Amino acid sequence: MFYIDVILPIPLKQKFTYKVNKDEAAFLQQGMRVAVPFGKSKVFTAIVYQVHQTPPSGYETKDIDHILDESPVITATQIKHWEWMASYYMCTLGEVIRAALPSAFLLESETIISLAKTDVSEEKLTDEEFLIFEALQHQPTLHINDVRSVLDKKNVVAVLDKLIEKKIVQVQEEVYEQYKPKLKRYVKLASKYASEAELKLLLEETLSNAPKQREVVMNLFMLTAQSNKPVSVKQLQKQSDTSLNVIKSLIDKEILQAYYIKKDRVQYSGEAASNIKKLNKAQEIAFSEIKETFKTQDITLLHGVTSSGKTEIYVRLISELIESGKQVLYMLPEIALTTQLISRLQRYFGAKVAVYHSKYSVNERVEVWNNVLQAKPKAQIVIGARSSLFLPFNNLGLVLVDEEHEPSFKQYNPSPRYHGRDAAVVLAKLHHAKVLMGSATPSLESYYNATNGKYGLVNLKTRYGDVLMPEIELVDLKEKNKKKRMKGHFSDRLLEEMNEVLKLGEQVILFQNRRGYSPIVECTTCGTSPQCPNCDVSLTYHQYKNELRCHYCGYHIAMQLSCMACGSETLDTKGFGTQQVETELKALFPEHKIARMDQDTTRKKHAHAKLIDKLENEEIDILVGTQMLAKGLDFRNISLVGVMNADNLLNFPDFRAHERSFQLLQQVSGRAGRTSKRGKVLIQTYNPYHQILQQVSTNDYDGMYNQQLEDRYQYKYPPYYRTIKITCKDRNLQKMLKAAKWFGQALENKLGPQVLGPEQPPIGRIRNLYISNILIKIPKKQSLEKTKQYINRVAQSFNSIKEFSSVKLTIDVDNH
DNA sequence: AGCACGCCGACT
DNA sequence: GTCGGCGTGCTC
Repeated sequence: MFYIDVILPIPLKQKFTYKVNKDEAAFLQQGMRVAVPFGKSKVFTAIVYQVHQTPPSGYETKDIDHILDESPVITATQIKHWEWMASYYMCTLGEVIRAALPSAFLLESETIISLAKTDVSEEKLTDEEFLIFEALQHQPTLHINDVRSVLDKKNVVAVLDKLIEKKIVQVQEEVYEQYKPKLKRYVKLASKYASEAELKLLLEETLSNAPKQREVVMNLFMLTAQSNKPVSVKQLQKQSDTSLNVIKSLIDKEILQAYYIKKDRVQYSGEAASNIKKLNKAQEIAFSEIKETFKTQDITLLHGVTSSGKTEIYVRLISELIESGKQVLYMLPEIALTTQLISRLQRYFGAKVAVYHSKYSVNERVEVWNNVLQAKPKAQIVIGARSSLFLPFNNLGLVLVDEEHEPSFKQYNPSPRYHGRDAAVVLAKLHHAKVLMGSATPSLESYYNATNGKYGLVNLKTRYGDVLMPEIELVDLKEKNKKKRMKGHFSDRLLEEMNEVLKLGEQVILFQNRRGYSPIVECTTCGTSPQCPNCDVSLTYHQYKNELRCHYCGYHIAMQLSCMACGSETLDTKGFGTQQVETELKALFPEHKIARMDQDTTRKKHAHAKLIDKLENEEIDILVGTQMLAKGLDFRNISLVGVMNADNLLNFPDFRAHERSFQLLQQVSGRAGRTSKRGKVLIQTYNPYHQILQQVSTNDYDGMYNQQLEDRYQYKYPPYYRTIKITCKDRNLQKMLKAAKWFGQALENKLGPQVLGPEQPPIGRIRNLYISNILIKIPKKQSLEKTKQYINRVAQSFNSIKEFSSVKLTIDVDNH
């Protein structure tokens, strides 16, 4: 007897064992996909973990449904990496697999409904049954979802069961291959016309009365002779300047023969056009230092100020590495993954560059996956967001983690809650590859590792083209308010500088870290503001749709005209966002072109790129935006950056708020002064003496680093301590509180004062679930492994308490 | 996670 | 009296 253990893409710890026959056992290998029956009626895609001959005890094994792959789609290294991830981030392998595989690889069965008999007396059917019956008259099969839309309700199982019972319909579970290769149609002359004589006969006799068709055949002949490459239908049509019908009739007459070739959806047609730029002196030094550190270290941090030309250094490294035939992963946060950067790399490396991120369609992702798996040259360099570290590399030589400090490298939901940078380090280790992290404002952890010799450290302090660092000025809003020097949210200083810059025809960026028009609406009579019914937050006002919206659950209602509590019409808006800044700007600078960049205006696929193009073409004078502005935009003509209000950054309730503020303000400032002229940055704030702002204004990374490090030590945060956050959620507040208290107490029994909370977060309820958090701070010298084991034990007993069974538990390791 | 089974309130 | 709500338990 032969068995396979498989991993299912569901959050269950254990593997599942299925029976296979001898041939299947000989054929199957780890990393292949199989379709297996699971539960009462479903068919799932599972990953083969191992083939063995040990019969499991305690249950009957099922047979597999069928095998989906001819060779493994997952490598052994990937399995190792994913097992590390599941264990480190305290989740199941199934969850990792769900995150890792392109969804087209994970097919699930669908229930297909078809008619079992046609002679049905309609009177015997209920209305709903009749609707389904009728729908099946028009089409042979229905999906469960079709039935849902036919009946316009969610729960359709009962109705279907009735119909099955009456033997009117039958159901069937089917698994579909979701990946469809894109096929391109080509034509060639049918083989019987291969000889010259036959061809002559064809042209002069058969087609003598069909000049158009004759012309097409001649053109095909010409095209084939010219390039000796396959001729596509489209190409032939274009060349002959005729309709598709003419070609079709030739195919029908079997004079031409159509055939198909698989075609990659994602491809770059151009050649590598540009030579790699020569590095300047500072870059050259940094480059050789990096190579030097790589002799003794596996990981190096490149601390290069904004626009110091880090990308050129990466390009040099990549070009050296790919010579050796190895693969490169260039990982960066999604917001930094711009078309500009991609086309820049493609100019250097041509078709060797593959892109992988969540905006790609499932089919495109499967193609990149397969190209990487087969180590094809066209996927030798992969550029992507954090999920690209799941790709099936087999010969990885270098991982670049750009903008290493970016919080978006960390995935919060769903599980696995991994950090892209940290997981990339482990990936590189498995491949014996080198890692280069880059940032203008490294995260404290990485800088700490670099200064303590765990990573190599290379500095790049001068900007490309010897552009000076911008001059940063802090504007005291308190004083400006007192002296009545404000126009809306603009201080006189900011307006002065803006006017000057605009007069010179240069551009301005304004940064406001909050989207929407005006976060909340408040009644000035009774003080209440409209709340989200599902979450403990006030609704925010969105001008463009004139509605109130909840950012957490998506709930929205039309803007209210009168207060819902007291009925008076004295509604006022509080706080301000990008939309309001934009509106004020339009009044202040009516003759200038103003645009806004935030989640609302960049939702469409190419909206972001269009805005950047417009800015580059100087079709925009003033751009207002959220932190989206801070990322790798190569603006040439911007001489002024304004930060509307730095305080809401600083006052964020998170131990990282100060570090983040510094990073963000530095990055935003970095947008200024790329021309020969020194750029200017104005930061409006109510606390101009805040140390972080002082450090930003003097460009004092080391000062910020040392000070923050001290705070981290004081308050027991990373890099000195590791943190694990445990969250309890439930619809019922009392139950949730009780559960959280139980969990906290159980942890405290062993871990003592390392356990903080449970504590309800500022937003205590989201999507009707009440929330409490427990934070565990683990000293570096304490075994992380053992602590996690203990947490797992507590979680296990927690789950066996019936009363708490509805409480949702999430564990977030390194929750930052 | 799904999904089925099973037990209590609001409707034909 | 049924429909359908979601608590509970199981999946090789």
